[in-house]
Amino acid sequence: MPLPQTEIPGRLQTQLAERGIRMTGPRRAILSVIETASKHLDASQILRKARNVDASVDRSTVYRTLDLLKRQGLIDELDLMHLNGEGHYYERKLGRDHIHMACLRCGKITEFVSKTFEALKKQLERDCQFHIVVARLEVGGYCSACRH
Amino acid sequence: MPLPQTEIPGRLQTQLAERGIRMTGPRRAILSVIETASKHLDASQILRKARNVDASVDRSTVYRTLDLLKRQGLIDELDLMHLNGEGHYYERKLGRDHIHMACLRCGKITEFVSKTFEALKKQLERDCQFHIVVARLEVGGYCSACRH
DNA sequence: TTCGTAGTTGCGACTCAGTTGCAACAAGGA
DNA sequence: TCCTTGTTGCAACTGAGTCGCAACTACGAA
Ligand SMILES: [Mn+2]
Ligand SMILES: [Mn+2]
Ligand SMILES: [Zn+2]
Ligand SMILES: [Zn+2]
Repeated sequence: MPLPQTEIPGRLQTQLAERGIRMTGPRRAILSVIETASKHLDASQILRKARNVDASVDRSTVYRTLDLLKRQGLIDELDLMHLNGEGHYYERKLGRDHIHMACLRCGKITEFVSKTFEALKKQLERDCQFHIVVARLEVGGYCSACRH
Repeated sequence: MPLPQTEIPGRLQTQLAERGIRMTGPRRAILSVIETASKHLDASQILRKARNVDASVDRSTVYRTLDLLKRQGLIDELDLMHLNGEGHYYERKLGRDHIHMACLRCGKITEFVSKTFEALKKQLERDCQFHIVVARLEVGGYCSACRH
């Protein structure tokens, strides 16, 4: 259920370098925050943490870097059922996709990797002639501790 | 692929009445817009159309009614990959869930009903002890006309 | 039918997420 | 070292959604 978190820190920087994308101080700070995050972060949390590394980082730079990483397919954007405001959450995109379940009572986020989900994506690509770039399955409901 | 749109107009009103929820002019206007929509609408589109029925309808009433319908489980909220701004889209919730695919090039939205999706939800409920209230699978990629 | 109450409304002001134009700056190849 | 082009901070902006409030109204009780 928890993500396989066995990547070498600094990998995101490498992936951008391989694509000929410039590296800068603020960018490095933001990437390191995303890379070492232990949970899903929103833009303002990323800003706050990035400022601990490079105090000059601006809000707009965070959004511009998130856009870059989305375009490069290196991060995923999530709603997490908008349990807490209208913002979005971000996480490193690793090998296999996973499903997010958000408990509407306690707010707990559960992640789940499923073979059936992979099969479903294959079915979509085949039956709908659709080339999938990103697939987001987000579920709202009640976790085992909160179900009634 | 297209939604089964064979509901009697006025059904949403009936469903709210059954739950002892008050009916008003503005509310009726908004419900009729949602009920007769042929595509996914955002809040400002719903407002514009509702004003054709009842010119006094306010933006805040649209949001309050959308919240009501979400809480009652009568509509679903979608991102549609935020292809066009940061807003959300709404649609009537009918019997079976469906998947939304958004083409990142032409913007076309394709809907798809899948037995595998139903199986996946059952698997989640069983394996994660999670009681699902709402499940949203949104996919971004390239449709058959745009794939390269 | 009238009445009372609790739910609903429009309004306007507000918050918050995200964007943009711009001038200064700096990465990194030549 | 220089040049080009991409990146940055800043400040002002947009657009989505929220909220407090006073006026209003749906609808059940009397
Ligand atoms: Mn995750
Ligand atoms: Mn969203
Ligand atoms: Zn819970
Ligand atoms: Zn297309």
